[in-house]
Amino acid sequence: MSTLTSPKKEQILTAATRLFHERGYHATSVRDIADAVGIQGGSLYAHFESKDDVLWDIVNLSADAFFAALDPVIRSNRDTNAKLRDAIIAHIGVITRDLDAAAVYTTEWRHLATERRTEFSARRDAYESLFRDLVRVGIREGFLSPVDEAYGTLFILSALNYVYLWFRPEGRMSSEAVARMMADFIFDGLRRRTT
Amino acid sequence: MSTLTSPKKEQILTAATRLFHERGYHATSVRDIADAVGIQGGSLYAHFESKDDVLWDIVNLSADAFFAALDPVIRSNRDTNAKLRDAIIAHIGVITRDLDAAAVYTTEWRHLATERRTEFSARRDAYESLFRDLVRVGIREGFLSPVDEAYGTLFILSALNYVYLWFRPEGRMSSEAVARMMADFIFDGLRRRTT
DNA sequence: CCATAATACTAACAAACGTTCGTTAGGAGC
DNA sequence: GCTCCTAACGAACGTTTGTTAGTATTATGG
Repeated sequence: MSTLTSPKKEQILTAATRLFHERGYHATSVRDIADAVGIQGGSLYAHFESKDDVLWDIVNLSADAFFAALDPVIRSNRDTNAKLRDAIIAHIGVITRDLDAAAVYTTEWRHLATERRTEFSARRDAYESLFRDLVRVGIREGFLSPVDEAYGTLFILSALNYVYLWFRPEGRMSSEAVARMMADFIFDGLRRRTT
Repeated sequence: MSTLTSPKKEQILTAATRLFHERGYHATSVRDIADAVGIQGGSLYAHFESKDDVLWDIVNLSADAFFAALDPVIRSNRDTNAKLRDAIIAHIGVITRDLDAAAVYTTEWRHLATERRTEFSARRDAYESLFRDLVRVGIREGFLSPVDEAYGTLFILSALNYVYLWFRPEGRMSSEAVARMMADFIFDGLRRRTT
């Protein structure tokens, strides 16, 4: 086994990701997904044990991408200021690289079966707390205002997470430009400063 | 007819709003809603013509609340600086007053029937453009940085709209305190300033 | 006190749902 | 040439879905 997923399985995941984003999990039938890859509804069960498994794979692959992007940033030797900015850039990068996956990761995970929803929720919390650690250290080092670290982190992630709603790869702004803009908004706010 | 909605109709809307928030529109059946108010599934159709009508009423009542809260702010004679801050406070107020409704307004409107989804989308755009007008004038008057007004507005509304995810009425922060905090985040950012 | 709505019930509908079934076609490996 | 495996098929399963019909019950107003 040289690949983690067979080509057909990946096709199914890609199609399901798009459909779950467009219509939502419960408004997408197994037959819809199968149609999109040119097979019958029942044939999907040669690759997945259940519809829930498809969603589970999608959101976890997406979570993997977020962790993988953040990890080198946290391990780096840069100062907290730069780390937090890099973390924002990395996070936006994951979102813009696959908008469908980001949307499903952000909104559709709630429709996982109960046990998995709990488990996934913990993964999201773990990711959030990596960001919160950066905020905490940033405050302690005096780089950030002494805000409530939890609410400050939620503010950052709220602003970032919903970039998938309006970002368009063919638009006039690159992923990097968006990331820089968001970082500036978050660190400096919208108020004009008379320097 | 002295009231816009009969008491039972309001009970149904309240229950449906909570269930649509908790489980999502498609994961909530008509029988679920009926159970929550103590009637049979079919009896719901004495009050609504369809399930879609229930969602339609919920999101439009919520939209009404957002417009009603923003209107006096825009009509006031205060300067743009104060207006934008008041708009943020008003917006947060609507969200915290009914978290379920805010959640359905923000996420479940996508499951409206096609025609209504388009119509509702226009209402959301209209609301957003009222905010954008404030941002534009704020920039022109020199109160705000010369950012892209569209992205600046999306930044504000992203940060505000998802307060429903973590705000708890019984928590340690009041709606007003949250609104002040968010306004400070948005205007001044998280970076520490050495005054 | 009766006419007339409004509201509720029960039962049923057709359609769609996720899933399972037995079967089959086509390679791969011995 | 035979077996095994995978992936697909088409049909069916039992359940749930939104909705409707016919009927009963409850309130209301003249």
